[in-house]
Amino acid sequence: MHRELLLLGVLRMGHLHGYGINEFIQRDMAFCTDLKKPTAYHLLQKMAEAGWIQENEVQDGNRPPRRVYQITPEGEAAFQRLLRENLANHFNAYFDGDIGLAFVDVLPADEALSLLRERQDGLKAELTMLENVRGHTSGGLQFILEHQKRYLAFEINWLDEVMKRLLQPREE
Amino acid sequence: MHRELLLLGVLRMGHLHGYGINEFIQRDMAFCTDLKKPTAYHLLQKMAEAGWIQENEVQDGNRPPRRVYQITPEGEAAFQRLLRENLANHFNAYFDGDIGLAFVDVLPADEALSLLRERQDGLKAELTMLENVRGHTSGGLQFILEHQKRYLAFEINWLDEVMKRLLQPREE
DNA sequence: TGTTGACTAGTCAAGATTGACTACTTGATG
DNA sequence: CATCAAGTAGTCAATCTTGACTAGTCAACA
Repeated sequence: MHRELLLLGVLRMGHLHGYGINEFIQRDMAFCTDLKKPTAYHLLQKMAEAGWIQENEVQDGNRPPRRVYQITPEGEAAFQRLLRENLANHFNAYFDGDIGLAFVDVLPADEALSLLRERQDGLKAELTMLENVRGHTSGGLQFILEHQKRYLAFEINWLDEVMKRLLQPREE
Repeated sequence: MHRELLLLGVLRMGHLHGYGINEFIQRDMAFCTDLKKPTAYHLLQKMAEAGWIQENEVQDGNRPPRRVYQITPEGEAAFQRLLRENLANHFNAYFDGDIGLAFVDVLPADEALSLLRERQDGLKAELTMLENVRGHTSGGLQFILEHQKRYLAFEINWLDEVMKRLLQPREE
């Protein structure tokens, strides 16, 4: 239900129509989700059916009409419930990069090393980008940016360790 | 294509029929994927259609017949390509727990703190479990276990930081 | 020998997700 | 004014993913 929580949370902040919600998510919350537009529309519709949000058509000048959404009391209750549940629980993280690592022995050590260095360079570039992000230091979003930066540093560091071990002769 | 890489890699190790492949993934690779049985069957079928693997029915005594899979040369080539691609690239990690964090301001600080402490306790329990895992120190799987343990420690540490900041009065 | 519980092997319908697409508006430029 | 790019708003078919289910085997025990 993380995606529902996200959408309800964004709606609560006042971004009210599908397009605007998506804009916000893509621009300001890209660090914590990869929710895409059609998925968002799908979930909004589902939540409307569930009574968590109310849907209104709004005509704005000559523009195509927008569906504007508003949280209902039931939606707010659901938001609070989901938020508490999310904060209290931890969620397994799976790292797609680990799958390759599981079979790294298949390649000659020197090739593996150069591929992993390439991965590490990508991570470093990403980190540099995040460090140059300014703005939206508002509340919780700041936490997420900080979390991502620390995570990237962690991964860069971990790869150093992996490469060191690949260099050492197999010992038991 | 991470899941394909995973399946090809497992097949290469000699786990040849659907059920056995799933057993292995659930038992020994639970730390790096949440691939489920029906998904695995689906992907095996797709890869068979693509010519990456060959499918044979095998009758074993009175047992229901098994579909036994074997990598083809094209499959091996695909494996090598996917492996190199996976090792050289980095993949954005999204943390579901961050979504709650984004809205943590909604709750009173003391409640947020106690919820996050609950989350942290869960992480600590998980870490303790991993630390007691013995066996299958074979090659790459060892890396993954180690990565997970370090990641959990990282998260536990990060939550300490978050809780400290929630306690401090908002400063600018 | 009948029954029970665990193991083996896989299927299926339902739901989630997304790449690619449509269609309209607005503003700027030549 | 015609055209072109960018912005706005959303849809759809195809694909991916999985919870729940079927159906057989085997071993052990009463």
